[in-house]
Amino acid sequence: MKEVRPSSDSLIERLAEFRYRLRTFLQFSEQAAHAAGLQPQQHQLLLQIAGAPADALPTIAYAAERLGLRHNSVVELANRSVEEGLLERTSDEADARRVLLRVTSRGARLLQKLAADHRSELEVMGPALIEALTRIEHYEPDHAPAALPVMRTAVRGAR
Amino acid sequence: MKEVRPSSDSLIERLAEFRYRLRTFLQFSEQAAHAAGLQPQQHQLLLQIAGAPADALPTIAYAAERLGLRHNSVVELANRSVEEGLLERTSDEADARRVLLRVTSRGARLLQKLAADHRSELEVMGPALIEALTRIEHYEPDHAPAALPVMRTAVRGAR
DNA sequence: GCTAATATATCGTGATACGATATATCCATG
DNA sequence: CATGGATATATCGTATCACGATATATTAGC
Repeated sequence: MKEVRPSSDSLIERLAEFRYRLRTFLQFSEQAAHAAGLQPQQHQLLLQIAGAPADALPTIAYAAERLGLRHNSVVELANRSVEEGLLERTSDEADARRVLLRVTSRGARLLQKLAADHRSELEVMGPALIEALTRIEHYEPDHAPAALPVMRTAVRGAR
Repeated sequence: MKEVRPSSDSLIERLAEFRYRLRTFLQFSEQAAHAAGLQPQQHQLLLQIAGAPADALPTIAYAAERLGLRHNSVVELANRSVEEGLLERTSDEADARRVLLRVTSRGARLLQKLAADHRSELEVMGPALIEALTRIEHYEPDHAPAALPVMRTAVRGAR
């Protein structure tokens, strides 16, 4: 009579596995960016600018928030991207402090290709990612080696 | 008669949203590491060492593969971590070239706390992450803004 | 109009991952 | 059981890039 014993790996093991999967994806992404002739950060900047929802202004500050960077870092990143013809600066007419970023057609072409590649890659790795994540959420602090009567009730330690 | 039109945002928008969610999680993680007195990379190193499955040797090379870093980067990362009493080096008796890494009890304590924090955080952000990911997988290239003759055939550029 | 707040830009610095290279150990083959 | 090649880790100099601190420009509040 086999107990449920939801597999004997620890929470830390599961977290490690999840991070490994994440990193694998991120590395795919960086490599794809490089293959397209972009720095990974440039790719991300283009993505967030081109992928900004209609109700958001594609400003430096917006990109910074989306990329988790400080404003000045985005300024520099945008500089490099403009120099390489991936991005354009326009000043906002409504508020001249703002700089609106726009992806050039060259940038858009590269981005489009990268998007397709990412989509198909995520179709492949997505499930494993989700499973790793789900296994974290399903973790129950069970793991006393073998003998302990499985006397568990609820999800201790959930928030 | 409403068409299925699986919501009108573009693939790029969805990818942008997914990356934003990912980054949000990663930033939570970095911040949590810092709050525990660790560099995020150290946290990741400890996690992969402590979270190595039983059948894997926790060597420099193993950590490098799991972290997506080069060997030498891990050597340096391990150095710093050893200096701070988070990690120990042991040489493998079976193969003296190898260095086995072990998390100290101090490291383990910090890691344990971080693991709990990550778990509860993932319980919160996990669903949104999964949804963003699923929306990428569900994307159907529908989005010709009305007029353009959609003359696309296959998933050009897929792997 | 003047002060505070917001948005972007500039500049110097530091951390860290990397390539190239070196050293140590193991292994295969004769 | 010596030797060449492969594997594992270590060292060192370098470059990138995000950052803090600071500056400048524009807008907003009163």
